Amino acid sequence: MIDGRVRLSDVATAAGVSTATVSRVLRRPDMVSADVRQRILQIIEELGYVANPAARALASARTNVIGILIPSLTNNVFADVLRGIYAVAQDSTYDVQFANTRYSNLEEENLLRVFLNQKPSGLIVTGTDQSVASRALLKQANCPVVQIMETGESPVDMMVGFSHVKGAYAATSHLVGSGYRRIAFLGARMDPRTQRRLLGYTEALEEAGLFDERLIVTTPRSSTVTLGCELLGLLLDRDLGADAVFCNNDDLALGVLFECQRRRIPVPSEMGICGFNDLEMMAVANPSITSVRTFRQEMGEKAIRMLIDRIEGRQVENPLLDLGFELIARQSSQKLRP
Amino acid sequence: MIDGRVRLSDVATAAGVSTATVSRVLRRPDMVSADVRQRILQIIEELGYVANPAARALASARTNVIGILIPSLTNNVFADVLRGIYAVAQDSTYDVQFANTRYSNLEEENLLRVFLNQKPSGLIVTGTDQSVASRALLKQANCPVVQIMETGESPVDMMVGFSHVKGAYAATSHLVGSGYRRIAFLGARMDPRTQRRLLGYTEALEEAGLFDERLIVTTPRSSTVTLGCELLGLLLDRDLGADAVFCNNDDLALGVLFECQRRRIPVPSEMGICGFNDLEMMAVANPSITSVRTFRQEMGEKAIRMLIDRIEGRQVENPLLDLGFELIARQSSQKLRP
DNA sequence: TTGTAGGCGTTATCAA
DNA sequence: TTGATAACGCCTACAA
Repeated sequence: MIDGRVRLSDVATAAGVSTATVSRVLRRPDMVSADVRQRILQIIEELGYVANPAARALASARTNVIGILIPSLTNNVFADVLRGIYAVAQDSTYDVQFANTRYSNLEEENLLRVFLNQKPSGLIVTGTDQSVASRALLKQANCPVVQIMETGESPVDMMVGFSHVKGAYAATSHLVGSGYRRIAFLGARMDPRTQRRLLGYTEALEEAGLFDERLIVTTPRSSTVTLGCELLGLLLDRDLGADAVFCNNDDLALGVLFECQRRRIPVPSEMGICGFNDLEMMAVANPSITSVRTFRQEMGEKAIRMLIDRIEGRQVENPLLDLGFELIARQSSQKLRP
Repeated sequence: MIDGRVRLSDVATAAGVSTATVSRVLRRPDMVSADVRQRILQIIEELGYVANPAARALASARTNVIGILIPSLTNNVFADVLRGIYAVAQDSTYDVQFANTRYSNLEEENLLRVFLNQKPSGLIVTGTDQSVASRALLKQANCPVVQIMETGESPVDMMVGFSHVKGAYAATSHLVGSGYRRIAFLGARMDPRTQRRLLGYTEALEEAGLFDERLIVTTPRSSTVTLGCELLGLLLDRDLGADAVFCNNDDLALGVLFECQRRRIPVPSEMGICGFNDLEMMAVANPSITSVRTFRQEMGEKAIRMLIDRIEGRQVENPLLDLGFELIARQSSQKLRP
């Protein structure tokens, strides 16, 4: 024991066994007789022994780290996913470690190299639009990988998400079905998933013969409630007779609602609103706001569960999981009296 | 070189020098002659050598990890702090690693042990209410420590935050000054900082001779917009003639606004509202919502800057930093016509 | 300025 | 079931 740090060998000495036995108690308890195991566990407790992860990693040539690559920390959506991941990880033996790609494929690639160098037990990455090099790195990584947030063809390994195209299509179709005719699209930070939502919107309106590209208002800025107000302003300035907006996400939708109130535009009669993700506040806004519910926390939970199952050699029932979505129709899209 | 992994010794061999020299090039470049250094760097590049962090940590008995302990991942407030931390860390040589104490002193203690075992370069912990054992661990830790979120006496080491008591006092006094007389307190998840806000509220009202403890509505549940609606309902059920609410945070405040609208209670004339933190959406709500602005991202930035300065042996100008707050008066608290 | 060599704490292979 | 004893890859006195 050096400067308060208890080592494996200290435990061994105290227990009168070899370090190998103590190590086994920790890693393959079944290989140690019950009484010895008992005694050692007790001593570990008493001494407050905690394994040195560096030594462990060096000796075993692997870590119990599960690396997570997400594009943003501040986005509500990823916060929820992380919550799901953490909820599961906290009761496991794995350490979750995450890094922020800031929506950059290049940063993702670099971070991937850093992670891979630690020989992680598993990896979770966001989306399906990795760079060619990143995909190659992921394929080579001799650990399981889960791509989250989307569904799609040619997965690197496993996948859990939903179709943004279909979600947006459903939302837009709902607005059409509610009687709106001049349906705009408001989009912030046009990442791949936002692009796909725009695609779903476009498909739905073209099918309905209502598409007008001038009704699309986007910005590279990241989405906020304030931005929702501004984008609605831009849309109205175009004077195209918009009577509904499908928003990229709920922050924008809330901003649109506030701005409509400020401009005394009645919602939903003169302006329909639909968001995306169904954040908690959508249900209690006044009027309540229609949105496409997504299962973000569940996505995180599933992703890490799949990973752990695979790491531990269990069969993963469905390695390409589509969690779907659910359109939650509320007051903000009821043009016609119910 | 084993299975594609390039080791330090491979670089040394290729360069015709000892491993010590290569190691020096990486850690103390100034100790190596320019030409040798040049050559080694080139070879490192060619071979794609990346140091094994586990081996490095084991040999040097320290890591470049900065550990962060926060009580919640989902809370907006901490998300902002993390953003600040990340913004600085990303351009440094330090790896940020964080863990979630879930508002439990016991979990904090355990996580602290885990972190300390990795011999981190520095530590950031939340608040000033650590358990006795945790404080002892932090004192012993031979790395710098920053406590964030609050100011207070008897810091473990460094500190950056603000006074929740004063913030709440200012908010409540503002409501008093605006002409409200029956000012309620709505509080969710009564963590230490929330408790202190309640204290500030109480002080302000007692000074004004307006304190009535029946106007305090709290819940252990964590705060959401929906909860704001519910708590207002509970308050109104008590039928105490409340004419304003000071909310624990902005989520609650927004919920209160929505609920007032739903019940056709005019804000601010019949009901004043003040939140805490000044989230972005407060400014664009309709009516806009008064709040106490706090400097969350800045807090994260300062905290990690202080840490890095100390780690690298630089002088920290002000190790006990009070970032203050700012009362942002908006429409929701203007009882009297301006 | 460079090299030698011991050690960091754990795991894992072989024997016993 | 348990124990010796090499690795694991890098760092860092100490020496040259």
